[in-house]
Amino acid sequence: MYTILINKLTDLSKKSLSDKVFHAIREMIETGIMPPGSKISEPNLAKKLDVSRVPIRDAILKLQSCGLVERQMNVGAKVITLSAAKLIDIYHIRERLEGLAAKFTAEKISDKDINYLLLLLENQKKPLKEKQEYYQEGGDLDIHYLIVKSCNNEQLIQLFNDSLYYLIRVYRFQFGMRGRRVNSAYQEHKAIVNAIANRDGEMAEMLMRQHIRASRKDIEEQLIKGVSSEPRKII
Amino acid sequence: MYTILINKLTDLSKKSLSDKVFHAIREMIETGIMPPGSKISEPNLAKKLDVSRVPIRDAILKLQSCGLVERQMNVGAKVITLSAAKLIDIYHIRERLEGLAAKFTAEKISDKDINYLLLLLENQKKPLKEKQEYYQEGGDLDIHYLIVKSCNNEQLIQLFNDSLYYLIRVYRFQFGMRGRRVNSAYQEHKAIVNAIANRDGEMAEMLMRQHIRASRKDIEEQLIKGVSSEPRKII
DNA sequence: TAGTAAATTAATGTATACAATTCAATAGTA
DNA sequence: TACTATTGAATTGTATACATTAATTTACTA
Repeated sequence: MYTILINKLTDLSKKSLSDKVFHAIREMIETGIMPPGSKISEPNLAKKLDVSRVPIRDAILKLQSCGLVERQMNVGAKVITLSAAKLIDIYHIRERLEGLAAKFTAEKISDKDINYLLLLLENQKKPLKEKQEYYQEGGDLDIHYLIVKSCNNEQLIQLFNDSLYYLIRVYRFQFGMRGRRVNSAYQEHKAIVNAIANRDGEMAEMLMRQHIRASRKDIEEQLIKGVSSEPRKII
Repeated sequence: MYTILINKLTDLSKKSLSDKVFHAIREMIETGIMPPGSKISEPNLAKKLDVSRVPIRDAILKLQSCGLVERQMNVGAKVITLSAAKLIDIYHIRERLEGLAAKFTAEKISDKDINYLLLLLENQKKPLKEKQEYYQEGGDLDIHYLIVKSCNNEQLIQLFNDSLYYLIRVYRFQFGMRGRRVNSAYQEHKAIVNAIANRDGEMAEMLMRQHIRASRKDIEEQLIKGVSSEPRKII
């Protein structure tokens, strides 16, 4: 069994209502059903999801710690607003943290997990060539997520999962950045995975940082051109 | 008014019970009154603090997102256990994130905040010479905290505050690392602040990374010698 | 006596009810 | 008319009560 995937299996266990509500809201935010800035009313949601306010509150608290909602004392919670500036800020953070993750992964990854990463890349080659599409699916299909998850630094994994990953997904979905840099992104991923396969930590970190920096600069260029400086509308 | 300090003043506003309970527990964990691994019983605490279970639960959820407690479904929460490995992991993360913060701060800091940083250093000089003590007090007296807080990258500030800062404080207190490297740490802080004052982002990042790396290596050395590989006992 | 199973206890998860605060709308006054 | 003050509705913060799960203890059997 790929150690990379073990978590996925183990947390199929029963989840609390709070957890289910959390993921329900999270997905509504990610897909734009709950648009940025919109208020999250506890009694409202409680009625809609047919649960009491308690699990709703628990979920909102967790969403806050994930950076997806903002809360104000005695006022309530609302979905965060997205902005190009915040996105750029996040990319700077990602450059450092995922660079570190790539380094650790390269230094400590098992043979089996190397094979899994190579396999994932191979599987992504076909849709890329045929449809010029290179959208990273969520969870374990996302190569960035996989590299972080296998870095063996529990603190870093937790930090990424709890404070960045879902936020990144929201931007990815709402800013609709698929389609750009598909070929170069794939090549860069390939180079990173190769460095990891060679267990070259320094190189993996450097390549990951380059990769994320290139993405950021691409976005910054788009912003200057005035393209998609606002999140795209979801119907 | 120093923009660095504005937050401190603004959040003198009323806090919710949940918030007060959060800080009460946080401090008990930090000081060792609630030792690592100990269970946090909701009804127990509710009685001791004379509030209902609801604010206790809220606080525990926040403590979890701060990385100070671990929760298990239908079982409850307990204080995290500390380990040298985790501490080293955190230092790797800090090296990257605080390096980034130093860079941003250098690039964007105001003249007034530069003066405040210089003043802080000056004030720390006396106790250092007289008592050979260089313990960073909490909050705005901590130079690392200040540099992060003034970096102008809201995402980074939030990440640091919500997911790292309190955890760092726990280790700092419980591992009792004061006294070591006092002179070199002070000199390194001085160099970092100078780079910031010169608005040299690259240099500030490099120096901050060097500084944190040096701390980590010092700890690793101590660990090899078998010194303080376990958290010190608090009576 | 050792080991397993049932039952009891106590904790967490969830629901409901009340209190305090915010926001908006309305009324009153300059 | 414009501005302030007051009142009311609705939401969040907190408390209490119930349901469900986990852990421990006790009892029973091999």
